[in-house]
Amino acid sequence: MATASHSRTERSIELFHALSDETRLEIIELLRKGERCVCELTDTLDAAQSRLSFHLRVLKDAGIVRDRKEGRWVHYELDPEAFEEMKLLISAMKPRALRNADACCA
Amino acid sequence: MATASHSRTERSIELFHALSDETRLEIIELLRKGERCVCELTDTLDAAQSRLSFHLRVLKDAGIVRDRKEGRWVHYELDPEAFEEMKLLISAMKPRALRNADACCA
DNA sequence: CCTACATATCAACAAATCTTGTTAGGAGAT
DNA sequence: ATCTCCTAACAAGATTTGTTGATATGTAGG
Repeated sequence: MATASHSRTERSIELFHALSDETRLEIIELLRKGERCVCELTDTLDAAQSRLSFHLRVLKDAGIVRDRKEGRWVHYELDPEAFEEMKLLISAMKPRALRNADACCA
Repeated sequence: MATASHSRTERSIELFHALSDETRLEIIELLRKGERCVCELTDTLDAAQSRLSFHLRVLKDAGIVRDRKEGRWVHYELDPEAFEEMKLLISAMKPRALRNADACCA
C-alpha cells in the first residue's frame, strides 16, 4: 500500500496523474494483451530498465497494475478494478445541473 | 482550438493531466452546479486570480470547460462531451484478455 | 562461494509545471 | 476621457516530475 488514506480528490489526482504520461500509457496498452515481465516491456518499448521501473512503480502505487514475482522475474498485469474506479470518478465529475442553473454576476 | 491534431495518446495525456491537479478538480466540482464567473471561483476557492486563470486555461485547452463573455465578466461551464470522451478512453484501456494469455519469460 | 542476470533504488541533472506578482486590455460607470 | 473593475498574459522563482547512470538486492546456476 502506498499511502494510508485518501480523499476522493487525492485519489483522483493519483489515478489521473498516472494516466498522463506517454510511457505509462504505452505500458498499459501492452498489458492489455495480458501479463508481461519487465524484460519484455523494456524490449518492446526500447526503454531503459530504470525508466520502466520508475513508471511501473507509479502505476503500481496508483493501483493500476499488480506485480507477481516468479523466480528472478517480475510480471505485471492490469488491475481491472482501477478502470472501473476511474469511470466512477469521472461520472461523479459530470455536470449535474442544467446550464445556467443560477448564474452569478451580471 | 489549442492544438491542431492529436493522437489518442496525446489526447489522453492532455485530458488526464488536466484532471490531476487539486485546484482544477475543485474548479470542476464547483462548475458541476452550473456556469460560474471567474470572480465567484476566486472567492469560493480563495485563490489568486492569476492562479485560477492559469488553471482555467488548462481546462479550456483540454476541452473540459467552455467560456462565455458577458460584459466584463467571463463565465465558465463544464463541457459534458469531454467526460464522455474520457470514459471512452478509459474503456479503451481496460484489459481485453484473460490473465496470463501468454506469459513471457520463465 | 562466485558469477550472471532481473529488477529496484538512489543521486544528479533536465525539463515541465505551478505559484506569485505585475502588467495590459477591454467593458462599464462617472 | 478618465476611472474602476474583471480577466488574461507575461515573467521569475519554487516545486514537481521524468531521465540517466551507478549501485544495491535478490535469485538461479555452476
